[in-house]
Amino acid sequence: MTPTPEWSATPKGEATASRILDVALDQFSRLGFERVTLGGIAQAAAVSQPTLHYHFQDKAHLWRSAMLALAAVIAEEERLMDAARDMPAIVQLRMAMRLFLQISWKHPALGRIVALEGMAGGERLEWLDRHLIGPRNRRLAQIVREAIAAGDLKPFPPEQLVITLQAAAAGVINLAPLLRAGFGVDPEAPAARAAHDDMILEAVLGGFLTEKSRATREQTT
Amino acid sequence: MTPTPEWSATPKGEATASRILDVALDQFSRLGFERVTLGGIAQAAAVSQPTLHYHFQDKAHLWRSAMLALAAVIAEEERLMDAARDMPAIVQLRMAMRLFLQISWKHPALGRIVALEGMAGGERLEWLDRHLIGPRNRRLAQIVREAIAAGDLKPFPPEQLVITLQAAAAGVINLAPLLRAGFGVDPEAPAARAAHDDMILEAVLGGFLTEKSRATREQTT
DNA sequence: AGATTTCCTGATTTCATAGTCAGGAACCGG
DNA sequence: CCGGTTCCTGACTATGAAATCAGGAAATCT
Repeated sequence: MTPTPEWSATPKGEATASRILDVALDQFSRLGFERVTLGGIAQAAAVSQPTLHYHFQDKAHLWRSAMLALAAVIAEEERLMDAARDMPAIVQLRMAMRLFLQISWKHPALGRIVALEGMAGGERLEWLDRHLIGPRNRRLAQIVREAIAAGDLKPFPPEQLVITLQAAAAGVINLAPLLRAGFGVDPEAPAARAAHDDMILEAVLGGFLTEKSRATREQTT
Repeated sequence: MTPTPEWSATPKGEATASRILDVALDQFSRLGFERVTLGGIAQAAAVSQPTLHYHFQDKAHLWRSAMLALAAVIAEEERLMDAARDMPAIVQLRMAMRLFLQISWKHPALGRIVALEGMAGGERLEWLDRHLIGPRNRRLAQIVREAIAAGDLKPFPPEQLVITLQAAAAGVINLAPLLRAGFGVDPEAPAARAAHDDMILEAVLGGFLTEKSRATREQTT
């Protein structure tokens, strides 16, 4: 009766479904929901368009299924952060930024999706907030609050601070096409990646540190 | 024969055309080209849908016309930057950031458009690079290069540095819906705006300054 | 091998939206 | 008051993309 759950749990056509999800995630994150056509995804995944409807009921389900692939990434991040729960807030924040950069390079779709839907608002943003980025952001804001209280971070509004850190860290990654078009630079080249990570941790995060914290920075590898 | 140029130059229906452009710019910048429907714009502008075709041939023309409204903003910015051409690069950069923040608050569409099309790539990004943001970005990169050479900025890749500064500065502004959904915070409230501007200039830009430059910062109002 | 389920497709329908067109109203200049 | 232009609209067409469905191939089981 019910041919397919949200994530196709059947062991057989799993390869096809996963291939579709990969393509879908990439396209949705670059172009946004409406710009993407099922025909386009089908073609890139080398299947027919109705196959998408077989594995995922409709476009909205496909979108959510693709997002759930990212949920696993977030969950893993959370696990690592949890392990560091007892360290000073500023150390946790630095670690969070390192993880954020790592994830952003490995799964650039996440940052793009957040940017896309975070600007547009609407129900997809609500969904993302509930299932993907909301808890993580609020946890980060809490860490920032503690780091400020400890005198390690300059006292700016924690929510804005968190979003600004993320926007700065993901900017160059998300806007890779712009860098290519405008500067002829490829930010995904290994050297550029390393320079970027340095820049974010050293200059951007560094800029938020208090003098006090700056002095004792060596603790935080 | 030719009823309408790119920007309707006729003095009569100018009010209507300008109303349409306002709505179009807002919607295009929030949702991106494909998500926007002419019917939606027409409704918001209180005209019929064919009216859009009367003033602007088709959707692509309307998009470009809407973007040209931003070109005036960029031109004015450029004029102000030109006036400061002989000041030290680091002072120019600080001024550029102030201007960027001002413009971003006043015309949030600009940052959103850049983010949207900068992630997607394609011909619209090419157009934007040529007509709107390319020259500005390259000029900024040049200023950064000079500021690094003068020992005022930490030596990170100028292109990435410029984009990161802008991404950080525009992040909270572009992602206002995300802040509302995730934190219940309104970044457009006057207090939040002031805090944000401080944060960008003090922490983010500050983080890129060398120790040397940091010491003599008072010159730069 | 035969039966059954899983997986996928071609053909078709439905629907939203971009774009067209003929005509009408409002606003002129004489 | 009247011809002409500018501005706008309702009704229509065309197109592209989402969704449906019957059917067939391929795998799996007995």
